[in-house]
Amino acid sequence: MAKRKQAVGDRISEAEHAVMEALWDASPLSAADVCDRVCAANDWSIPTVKTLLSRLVSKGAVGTEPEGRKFLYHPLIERSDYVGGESRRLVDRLFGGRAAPLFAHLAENEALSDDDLAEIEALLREMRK
Amino acid sequence: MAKRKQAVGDRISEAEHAVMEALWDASPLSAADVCDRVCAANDWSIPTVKTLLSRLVSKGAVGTEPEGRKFLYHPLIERSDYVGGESRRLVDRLFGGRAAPLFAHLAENEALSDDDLAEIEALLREMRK
DNA sequence: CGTATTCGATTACACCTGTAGCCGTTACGA
DNA sequence: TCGTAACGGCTACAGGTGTAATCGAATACG
Repeated sequence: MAKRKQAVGDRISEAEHAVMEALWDASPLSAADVCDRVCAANDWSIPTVKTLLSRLVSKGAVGTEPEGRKFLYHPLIERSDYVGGESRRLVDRLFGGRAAPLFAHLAENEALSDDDLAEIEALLREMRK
Repeated sequence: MAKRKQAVGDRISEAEHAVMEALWDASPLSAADVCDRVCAANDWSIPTVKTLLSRLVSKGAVGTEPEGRKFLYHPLIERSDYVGGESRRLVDRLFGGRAAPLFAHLAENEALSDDDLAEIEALLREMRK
């Protein structure tokens, strides 16, 4: 059985996503740890991070464990699930669910590096088999 | 710190995007025309569409021309610009700006049809030249 | 033992978004 | 000509989001 996915309507916002990234990168972390990792980049203060963490907890995206008297936070959803969901949403909304036009767009705008191209070719060859 | 004035470059929300799609599909259109094209699908009423159109106008994404007593609305931004911008935002946010991981994700989740694969291969061949 | 500190929890608040109602003007049909 | 339907413009309002201050309990330090 697949693990519980996010409920519809409990979308993770962009600011919350930055916090998730920190937790995916390393977990469990305390609120202060998370702040160390994201506050500077986003110009946030600690209360902001705490709010975002609370919201993520109430959305079921992050879980807590007590460590002494504080909490440690850890992700409850997989990054790949989130990323996959967001990607599919974009492809559905902008490209009628087809990935090829997205690819074409990235290609047209030179958003594809040589490395990207090589990697994609490798993936294609892989899938071919 | 004062709030910034709305200018070209404000983000288009999801609901607004649906309206933009109608205008990209055919323009100029009256508010009623737009409603004909999007109200049923989104379960909106005409006032909703009018609000969305106004917001798009104030965001500089849609322009108006008087047609008799009404207005006709037409897009001021190109669909490809919007789509490209959104795509790049996603790739930046989720994949560190690299398209290959996005591609890998779509591939892993079987979000790529055979047609997609064939098309992407063709594009790659094209770019190789 | 009492006080400063440290957390999480609660509260705040303005802006954005989705969704829609009401109002004043006006063109058109009776 | 007069009422009325149609339109655009303004208003509304709840829920989400970004951003943060404050409160109260637990703790560590002196």
